[in-house]
Amino acid sequence: MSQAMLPAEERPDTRERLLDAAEALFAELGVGATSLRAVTKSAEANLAAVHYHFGSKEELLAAVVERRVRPINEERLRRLAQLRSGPVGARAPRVEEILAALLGPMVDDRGVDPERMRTFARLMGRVLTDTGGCMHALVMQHFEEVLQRFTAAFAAALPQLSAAEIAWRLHFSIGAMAFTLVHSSHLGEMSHGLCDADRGGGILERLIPFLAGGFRVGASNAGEAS
Amino acid sequence: MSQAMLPAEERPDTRERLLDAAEALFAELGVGATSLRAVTKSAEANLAAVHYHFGSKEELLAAVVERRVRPINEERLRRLAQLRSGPVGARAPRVEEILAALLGPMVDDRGVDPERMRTFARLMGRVLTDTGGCMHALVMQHFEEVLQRFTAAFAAALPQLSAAEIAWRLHFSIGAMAFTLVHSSHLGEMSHGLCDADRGGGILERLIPFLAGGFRVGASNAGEAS
DNA sequence: GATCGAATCAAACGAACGTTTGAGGTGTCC
DNA sequence: GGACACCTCAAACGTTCGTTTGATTCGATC
Repeated sequence: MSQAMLPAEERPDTRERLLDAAEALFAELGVGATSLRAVTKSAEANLAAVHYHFGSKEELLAAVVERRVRPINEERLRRLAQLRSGPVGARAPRVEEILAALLGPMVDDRGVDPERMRTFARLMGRVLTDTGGCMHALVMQHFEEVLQRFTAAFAAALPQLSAAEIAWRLHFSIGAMAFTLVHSSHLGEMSHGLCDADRGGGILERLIPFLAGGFRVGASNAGEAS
Repeated sequence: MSQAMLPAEERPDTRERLLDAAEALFAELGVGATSLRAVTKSAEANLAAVHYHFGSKEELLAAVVERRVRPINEERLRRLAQLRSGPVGARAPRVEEILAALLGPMVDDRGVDPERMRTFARLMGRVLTDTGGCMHALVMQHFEEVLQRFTAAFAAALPQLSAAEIAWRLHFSIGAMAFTLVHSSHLGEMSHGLCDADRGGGILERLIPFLAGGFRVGASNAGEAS
């Protein structure tokens, strides 16, 4: 969308076009299966431009990830902080609200083309599940503060659960989210048309209640409904 | 284990050694990042042996996956069938029991070295999340009957849920499982020591109650405990 | 003991990859 | 108008990959 709003004959920098093309191709084919020649061809740039602007393929991937991960994590922390001081008052945030603050920014960041957002979500799912490269360490580094804050929030919302149980369930939640994002474009065929991320409420409207139900198991407020 | 039980000087066929080596390396580094030269060196076989026995790298991967997927899916269906005729009597299986039948065979197949089982579990998680190759289609082909049977079982156990809701939640469950399997060897460091798959109950003792709680959301027997 | 098929081996093939090079273009500042 | 960054470009570099080839070894069969 940001491209379409610009004056007609103006187009983004080579650097920006490389980031956009790499993001799309990495998400579609995977990082390892995407060659720099494919990226530069898609971006209508020279092959050497990647190394001029980024230094290497790995640093290009890091730039692609960082461009989106930083605002997402800031938005996560912002929404979590808002839960404490927001219109809900002084009561502890509900599990669903914490999950929405954690997972929401992955799919509905404002001001960014939704289609581009879904593309990046698939790339994130890919990066999260690819333990081979050094990408996992980079993402986890950015994710560390978020993980810590949300762990504390869940512990406050579910005081009956041990820290280990919280860590496990948070991990399960991220896994369900990442897996769903990676397959978001094949969900329909995989489920014979039953799952459609675009029809009648997105992924989160299905995922958050499910995860909240899992989190509440063994906690005294397990039966809490709404 | 099967290797250690054999007579001392006897060692598996070249074909079997290739499968074992490929399984370990594919799980550790990923399929794309593993070269056939690394596989044949680890298996103490000639580079050309892969193409002699399997035809190509992709067919080697298919053989690696099939060798384990087939027994696992058979075991899944066996356990599910046993739930209907087993000691539990004529009552409908509980959600936890269905989940155990679905996820259990991934981690505790009898007669196979547990360490090798965990290695394969990581490879399966990798294959399930890698939509690029044709591997995903092959696994899904094997998985189709299992998916259908278990969808029906969940629908019987949770008659209040729509077919779409069942499909979504089954997908979330597989995602949480796959993601956890891929990271099973890094769970400790990622959670600052809180998650340890080997200490005090494996993954399933944490995962199954969590997923069962999610499945019960919106069903009338949501409060069922124990 | 000659014959045949299965299996293994070293060596090379062509293609694709990430990366580097050095020349050339373009605008700005003095 | 020369000097200087900044950027782009075609071409090539060296490496690694999956794959193929043709010779060789080995054991069973007749």
